[in-house]
Amino acid sequence: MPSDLAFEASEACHCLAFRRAARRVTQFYDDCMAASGLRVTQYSILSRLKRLGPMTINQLAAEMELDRTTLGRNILPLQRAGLIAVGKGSTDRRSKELRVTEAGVARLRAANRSWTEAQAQFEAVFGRARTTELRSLLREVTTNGLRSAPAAA
Amino acid sequence: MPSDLAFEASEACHCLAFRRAARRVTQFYDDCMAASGLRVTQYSILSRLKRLGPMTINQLAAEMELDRTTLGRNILPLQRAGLIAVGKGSTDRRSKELRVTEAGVARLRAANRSWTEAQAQFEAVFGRARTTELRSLLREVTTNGLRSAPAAA
DNA sequence: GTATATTGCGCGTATATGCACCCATGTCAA
DNA sequence: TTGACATGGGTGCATATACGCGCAATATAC
Repeated sequence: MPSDLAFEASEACHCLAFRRAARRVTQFYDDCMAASGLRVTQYSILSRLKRLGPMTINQLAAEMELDRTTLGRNILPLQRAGLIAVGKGSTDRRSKELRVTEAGVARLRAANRSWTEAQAQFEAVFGRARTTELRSLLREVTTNGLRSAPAAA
Repeated sequence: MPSDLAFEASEACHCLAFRRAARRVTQFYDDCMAASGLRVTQYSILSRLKRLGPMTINQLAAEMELDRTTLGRNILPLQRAGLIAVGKGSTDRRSKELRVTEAGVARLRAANRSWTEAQAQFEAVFGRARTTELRSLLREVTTNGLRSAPAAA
């Protein structure tokens, strides 16, 4: 069918579909959270660090399934803003211990409201059932293999 | 249920789920396409420009649902590599016409093989049915409103 | 036909992302 | 002990992403 061909030609790439969706959703969440002074990415870092307690960059990066160096750079704005404190590791002198400051906790409390609203609005627009289904699929994508082919012919 | 609470606490954010999935899938595609010398993002630009024919930055950006300035910067590596040529617009002297060069076409031909393989592998791992379902949901996410709240209380 | 509004793009800034490489520290074996 | 290796982290580089600002060219109003 020609319509399928048109789809093939212009929208086939699954990766692009993911990236486009991520862009859109990120913009939506960031818009909703703008007043709180935290982007959704920063909120996620702060939130998780608060929940899991002080830990090193490597640990947090693994936890978030993020590249170590990416996280290292993402914490800089938070550190500058005084929301995260970086101290020396207790046992290993190389490591740095990340900790949410009191200001960080306060900011998190404020941002939490915006985030909850964004999250709720997303579910309202998208529907509870579909959201659940979507999350299930997204989870599988990040869980399932997807190893790159070993230089096939 | 406690397990749901744990999920709530650590993985609730839909936006994060999107971003994580996009990261993973991008890495997979980029790995698969590394030999071709094109990232999946660049491939998408080149591919679409080739298919739609020469056009301005604004047009292509709208087509790709990408910010104008983002696309403007994304084409720089392609331009440096001689895969895209930037000429003056015929009617409007402000506009710039983007065009895929012969080298670009050649590169695209090579990259197409890697991309097809990555795409096929994704579908193999994820399953045809689930892939279709996933794409349907992703499409809705980018299509459906998701307007940011007008500064609610 | 000029004043005004619109539009096409670039640039500065800031963040997000990840690879390759480097240094300092820690560990463990010979 | 010392030398090989492992590990925590930073830096340089390159790209991806988008907002605000400004400039030049076009279109529109009067």
